[in-house]
Amino acid sequence: MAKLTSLKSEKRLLDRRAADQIRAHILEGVLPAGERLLETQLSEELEVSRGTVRSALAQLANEGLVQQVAFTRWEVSGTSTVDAWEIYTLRGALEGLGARLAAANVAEADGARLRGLADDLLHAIREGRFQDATSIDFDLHTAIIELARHERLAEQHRFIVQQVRFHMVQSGFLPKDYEELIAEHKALIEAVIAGDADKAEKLARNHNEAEVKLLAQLMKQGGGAKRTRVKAS
Amino acid sequence: MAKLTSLKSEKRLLDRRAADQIRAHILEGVLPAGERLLETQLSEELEVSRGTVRSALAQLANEGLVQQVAFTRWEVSGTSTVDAWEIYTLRGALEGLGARLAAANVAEADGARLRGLADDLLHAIREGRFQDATSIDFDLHTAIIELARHERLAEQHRFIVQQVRFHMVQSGFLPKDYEELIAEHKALIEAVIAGDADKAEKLARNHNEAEVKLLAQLMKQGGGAKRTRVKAS
DNA sequence: TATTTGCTGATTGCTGACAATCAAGCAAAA
DNA sequence: TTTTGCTTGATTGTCAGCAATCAGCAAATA
Repeated sequence: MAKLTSLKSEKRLLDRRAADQIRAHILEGVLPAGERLLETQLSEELEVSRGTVRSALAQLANEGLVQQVAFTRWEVSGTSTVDAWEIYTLRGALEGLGARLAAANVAEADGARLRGLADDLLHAIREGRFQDATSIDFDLHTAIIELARHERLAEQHRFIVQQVRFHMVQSGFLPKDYEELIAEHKALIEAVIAGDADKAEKLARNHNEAEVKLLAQLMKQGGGAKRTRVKAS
Repeated sequence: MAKLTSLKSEKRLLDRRAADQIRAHILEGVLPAGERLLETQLSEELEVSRGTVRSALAQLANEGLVQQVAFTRWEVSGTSTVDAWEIYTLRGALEGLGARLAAANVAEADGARLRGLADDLLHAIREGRFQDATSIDFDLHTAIIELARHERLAEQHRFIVQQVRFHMVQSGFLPKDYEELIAEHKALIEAVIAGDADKAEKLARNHNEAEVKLLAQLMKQGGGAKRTRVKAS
């Protein structure tokens, strides 16, 4: 039997697809922080009912991209310095665990794949395709997480990576030292491939350390709690 | 003016309150794993419309307590050995980070509070009130997480603690060595109070290590992937 | 002028009804 | 005996409309 592609992707529920569209707009920066979202307007643009839009917005609220003021309004969330610090520290903990487990699971083929991605990253940077580089960077980290074979960790990681993207879009944040970035990735990958769990974990955690320290300093200075996300319950 | 208590608590949206009720039933074990949930039945029992129930179920699906088979059914999730392993490893990583940050933030009053909780735990165990002991155990860990002053970490932690409870209810899992438990808590608390971040992190992570190792062994033996949670997207 | 009060338009919260989809059972064909 | 196609009853997915609530403004009051 020829290999058929599942139709489930077509059949995704309407509210999920609505959420996808709105999410894409937010992560591309089309909808800036604080932008108000009207249920009726969205339902007209997406050609679905208000209830469906509502369900989509609830999902995005769970992802932290949107916040709800009961009976009053929906708006695109903003990320303060404090938020960024939270995101990067959490990322360190999650990727630390991921790298540790990945090192215990790694097989031949995995190593090739990781090294391939690192190569892609190198070329993208050398050729000045920084957009691509960022994307490959995320792919690389996600590939390591996949090796951990830990569904919940993978889900949390998707979540936190999305938050990182969100923050980068809003703040215009970009890595400052690409050479350092390459070297750190290289070291991390080799530690994973070598099966050195302790080293892999340590490298994964240190990977964000520079940003975390910078952000911690900014927090002390500016108190930067401008737009904190409120809990939606 | 006399001090009035906010009405906001009363004003929680209906779907949230519906979710609370269903969640409570699940976490008390009234609804066992695999139990089918009918939207119409729930809407009659809770005296709200089906749409509201739907929204509540969607929230619970996000929390992993319930899973959805599109166009077909909702059911209470089950937790396999693999799930338990995931939960405890994630918990270790999160509480490790929490303990580290808590040690950096701790103040006088906090130390007293922590020691008080540890005392309560001790008494509960000595007096055989194991139900209470479990509850205090969670409170203690949560108190440490709060000291980290990290909103996202706190939210993830709430989430993972709920998963732990969920798993305990379904598997009848209980701590085996209460003396050890007390000693570990004592050491962790004192490390936090002393501001020793490295030690606090290490102790927090080791706190689950026995369970993790046991579960990892069970995984190898039984392959126990009976009822894994499927991704709801 | 400053403050309070009541009104109004706009927006979200919730509901009941209709449409789409599915699992299960049965009968006919192979 | 197995497969296929159909029917049916039940259940979920989506929609449009009514109810509850809010922010803002204008009138009233001091």
